[in-house]
Amino acid sequence: MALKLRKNKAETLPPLCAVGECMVLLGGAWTPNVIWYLSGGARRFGELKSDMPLISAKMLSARLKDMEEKGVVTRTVMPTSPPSVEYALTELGAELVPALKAIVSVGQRLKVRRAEAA
Amino acid sequence: MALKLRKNKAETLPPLCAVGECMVLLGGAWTPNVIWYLSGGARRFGELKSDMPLISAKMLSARLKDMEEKGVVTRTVMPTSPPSVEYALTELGAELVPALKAIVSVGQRLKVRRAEAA
DNA sequence: AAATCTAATTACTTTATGTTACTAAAGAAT
DNA sequence: ATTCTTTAGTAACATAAAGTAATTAGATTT
Repeated sequence: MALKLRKNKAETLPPLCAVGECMVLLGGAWTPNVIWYLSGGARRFGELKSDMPLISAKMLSARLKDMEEKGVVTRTVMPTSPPSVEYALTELGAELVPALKAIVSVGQRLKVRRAEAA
Repeated sequence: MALKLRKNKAETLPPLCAVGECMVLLGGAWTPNVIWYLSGGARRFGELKSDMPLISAKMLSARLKDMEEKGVVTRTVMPTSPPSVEYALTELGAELVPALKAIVSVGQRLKVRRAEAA
């Protein structure tokens, strides 16, 4: 067998790829946006809906339910009428915010870059 | 019309939500992983495939094509036989790495946390 | 000549996401 | 008393993305 000049494992990278660990919580359509808007404090269903005009009620509902199951957000029904429901980040959810901030800051640079290119 | 005690816009958050700008490039199944493995230097199709044992050839191929179209990676056919194809991050692709690092570091903390909980 | 290697592609299935319309319950308006 | 409005959804349906398995093609190797 000939010598392989090229490494066949990415040994210079951190031992385990933990991307997946985080992407499970961050993945799924609209999830980053929901976390983003909740990072400013608790918000109600309808408020989140108007923060993201393009999301459908179904998707927002599905995403919030997922996130609740994963322990990223809490859901609190307020005793108003009609009843309103408040969502907030859990401690776990809050841990995702720094990663999201990094994503946003790259996003902003990309935006600037595109504006300059035009 | 009654006074609204609750802000109906998330005004305390940064003016524009740039998450989407970045998620377009980072979104899609396996994309973060591909960027991660390319962040250590150029790699061939088969190498990426074995870096990510669970990805199918079809998905890897599709994702790399997407990423090439979006200007995140370059594709170079090497004049070997059988021909091998080398992929590398572009400058734009490299800009995504810091965000990814933030994601990985959160991922690692989540992993540790789970290990402690068990 | 048959098997192997690399980098795919094709056909098909399953899961995820998106659209539109509708519901339930309470209070306010007519 | 009946209709309208608001909040937080759900149900039925349509499309897009992702996953599986088998196949391709050219150049070695056996």
